[in-house]
Amino acid sequence: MPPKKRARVKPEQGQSAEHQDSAEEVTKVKRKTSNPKDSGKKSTNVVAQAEKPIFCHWLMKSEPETRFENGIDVKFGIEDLKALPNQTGCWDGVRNYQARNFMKDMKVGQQAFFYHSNCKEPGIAGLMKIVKEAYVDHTQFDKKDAHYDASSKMENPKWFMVDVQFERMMRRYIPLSELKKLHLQHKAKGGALKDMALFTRARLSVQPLTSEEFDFVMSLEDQDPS
DNA sequence: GCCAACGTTGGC
DNA sequence: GCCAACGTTGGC
Repeated sequence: MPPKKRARVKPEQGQSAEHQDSAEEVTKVKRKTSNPKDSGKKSTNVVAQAEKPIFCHWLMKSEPETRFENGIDVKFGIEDLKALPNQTGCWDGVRNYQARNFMKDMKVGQQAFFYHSNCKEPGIAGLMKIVKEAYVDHTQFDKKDAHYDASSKMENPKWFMVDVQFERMMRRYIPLSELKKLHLQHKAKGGALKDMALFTRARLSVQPLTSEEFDFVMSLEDQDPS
């Protein structure tokens, strides 16, 4: 029952467009108040509404090699997605609020990298696209599921998932080691990958990419590994 | 609301 | 298998 980890995907669940707009515990808008000792009067305090950046590209991690969690194999690599009917599955099992919130931001048609984690050679394996926006992740209520969450109630579900469809393999596998090298170079001298979430938010299983990051990674496909 | 203890992620 | 980084929990 520990809140958990990374995603596992299963064949698409029913089509009921669950629109549960959950009470949001996490996202709060940041307001900046002016000097607290300004006794009361100027409520000049305007709001530096740090607008939430709109992301259009994503990276989603899953494990392509067998590993048991609560007695259940959580293996799910890109080949497993490809093998599903319509090459489509739901990205269930995400049990982290930030990752969940990013999934809630996803829109139909957006692209995501399928990232292989916790395996021999971690890296980006292919591309998929979002085919259904966030809806309730039913596995949170399933005691037999690896990601069962006893603390989540049907009336107010905590966890959500999206449906993704396999698009294509990368023309070559882009290993983490190569991305990391580039990230370090870019950090030192500037470049598209200097703030890439894969390194700055290492443990986040669903993460956004800026267009620059996405395009840069895509450009690596046709280059020789550096 | 702070923060120490604990648990997980995931590369190595 | 180790363990650093960091998110979550729970006592106060």
